[in-house]
Amino acid sequence: MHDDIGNSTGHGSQMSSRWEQEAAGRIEPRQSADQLPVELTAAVITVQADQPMVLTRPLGRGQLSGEAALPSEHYRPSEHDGLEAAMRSRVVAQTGLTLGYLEQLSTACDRDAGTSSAGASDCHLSIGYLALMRAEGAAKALPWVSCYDILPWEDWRSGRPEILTDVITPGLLAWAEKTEACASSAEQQQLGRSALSRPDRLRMCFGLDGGRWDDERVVDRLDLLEEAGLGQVGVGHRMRGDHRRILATALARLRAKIRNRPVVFELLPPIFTLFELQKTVEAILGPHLHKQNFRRLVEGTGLVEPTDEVRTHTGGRPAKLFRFRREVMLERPAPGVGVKSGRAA
Amino acid sequence: MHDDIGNSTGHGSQMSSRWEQEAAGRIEPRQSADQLPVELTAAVITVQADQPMVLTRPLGRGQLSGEAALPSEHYRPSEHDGLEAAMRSRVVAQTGLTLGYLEQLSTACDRDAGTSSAGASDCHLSIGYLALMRAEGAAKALPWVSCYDILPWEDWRSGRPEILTDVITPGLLAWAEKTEACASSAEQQQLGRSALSRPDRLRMCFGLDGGRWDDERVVDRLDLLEEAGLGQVGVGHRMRGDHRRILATALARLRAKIRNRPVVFELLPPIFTLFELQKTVEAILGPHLHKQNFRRLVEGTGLVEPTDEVRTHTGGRPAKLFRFRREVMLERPAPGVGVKSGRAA
DNA sequence: TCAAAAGTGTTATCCTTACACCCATGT
DNA sequence: ACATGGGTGTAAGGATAACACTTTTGA
Repeated sequence: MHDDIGNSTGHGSQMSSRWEQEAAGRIEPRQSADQLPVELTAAVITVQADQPMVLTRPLGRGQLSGEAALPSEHYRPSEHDGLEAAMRSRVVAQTGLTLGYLEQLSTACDRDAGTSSAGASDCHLSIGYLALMRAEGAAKALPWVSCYDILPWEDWRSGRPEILTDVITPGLLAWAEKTEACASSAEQQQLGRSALSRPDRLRMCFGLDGGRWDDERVVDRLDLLEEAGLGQVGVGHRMRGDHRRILATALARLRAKIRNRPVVFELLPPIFTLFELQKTVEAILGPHLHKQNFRRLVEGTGLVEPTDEVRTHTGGRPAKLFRFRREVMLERPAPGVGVKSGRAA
Repeated sequence: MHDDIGNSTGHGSQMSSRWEQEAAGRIEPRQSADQLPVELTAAVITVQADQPMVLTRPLGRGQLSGEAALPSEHYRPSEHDGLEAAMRSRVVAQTGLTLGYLEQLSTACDRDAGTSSAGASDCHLSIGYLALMRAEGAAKALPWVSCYDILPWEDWRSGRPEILTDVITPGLLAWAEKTEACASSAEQQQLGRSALSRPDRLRMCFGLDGGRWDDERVVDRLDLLEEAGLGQVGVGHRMRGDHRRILATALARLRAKIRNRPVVFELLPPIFTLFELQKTVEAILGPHLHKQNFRRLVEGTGLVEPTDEVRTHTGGRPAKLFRFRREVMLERPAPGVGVKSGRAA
């Protein structure tokens, strides 16, 4: 149908490139030097005692104890039946527990800043995953670390984090004054527009100067901090390679997802009180919907249904226990905790 | 900090696995047979004459003309500076035009159902991309194909597509009656719940039996059709490998994205009428917001601003021309065409 | 003159937000 | 008694959806 369009117009010069010759079956794709090792890395997240926790890799005896890492492994197609299956079996191997939700994040080509295992290749493919696990199953003995130890400026549950006011904001302002424009963040390239000025980027990412703090810009903020040389301020755990960025991506995706898919319930026991549900949502998102409106919202949308049971020792009046109402997924297009984003910064 | 947790508890048996030994630096990761060729595939989308079009690969002279393909290429780290750069230069090579928006979709490990180029390896990594391009620049001579030629049941602009009523629904109903349960869709595994019954899956994906048609479940629908053996009904173009699924993923992502990021403007000329904007949105989403409310919505949110210019020959009264108001991105957390999803099926 | 699209205005309804207030339990 | 969380009600405000109607062009 389109057989002869390729070389019929003025684009002929650009189009007689290698791939077109491949398409025409004239050359075999070179594969020898063009194969890459693939590394799967997971941010396994749970909520324990109202804290969002991420599973780290237990440090080997020969390693520096200052640098944490997410569980990761080389993907071997011969051993595994697909990427997801490999990821699952890998987490099972570490925790002895099964995984609920598993979602792929993004893939990057990492030039090896190889600390250990300085192999032959200088480049590998890194695929990040977000995984969710219930606290009940998540053995306490595993090396869980609070997500907000690694990304402390993301925790707004007790109001604006001090580290933002005390360290980050001044640092960023100083950086913004140094040079204007010429930036190159991911979103800028994506939207193909002229570069944003540094102050504008601060406004967009950190809500400075009257802007709003957007929950979901976790990655943008991390990137901007790294660019400004503030990557390591107030961070309890250094992380290996791009693992910190994978965690940021995971948190961003989780925050987005919790709003329109019922993924919170992957973090909760099958039976819970509405307050527990709220605390779990807040652990992920921050203190948005502080009021009892949360209850109406969540009951009104048919996301949960009451059980006959009651929990005592709540600190107050006994609470009705609820369960996730699976049927919503058949009823509504985007069933999730419909909480708005964007708060004053 | 966590140095000795790994082998301190009851999980010791599971945890003395290969990866832990790697972590401890005892074994080098094997790389020889565990490297994979990487293929980048893009769904380059534009809107021409109110039709969403996807760029295909011009067919080589030696190839079957019945099977279309998306532009794709082997990634060679030695030649390219990162995945995105490779993707961009690849599209530039075919079209001679630059690309606006580029976003990574998902990565899969494809067992080679190798039609051509039966190489040595039996498995490769496939990374999909969504790219957007303005119609003005998109040379007409290139082999654009309507997205709805490939996924015809997704086009609801003239009401419920006939193919749904005539072919797909009866086919699916017959399939649903054959066997119950035992399904294994992606979302099911993700949410870790018991399998949905076939009728429930039909209800969720295709809005049968009183359910709603969810715009964004493009991939679920394609998967379900394939599973039901209806993958090829009414399809104008067969596509190679997983390219059809990549297009479905791209359309799903674009539909989601258009609602909360100003990506529509990547498909429009810098200056446009509100009607053109609406037609473009409808080309992607379907006929949701049919009324003049669309104007209020889009003006009210500050997404566009009027220019002094006017377009005549619109078929009616001359229309004011608008431009995208870049500043919204600094003002609002999720600036996009805030159109609700979910219509009666 | 008519069709087609641009543009203005109004109203009903729903959803969110905020506030106020009572209930039941453990300490 | 009182602090803490559970639970109910209602009223104000904004956003959306639906409708009706006028204006301006090209054919």
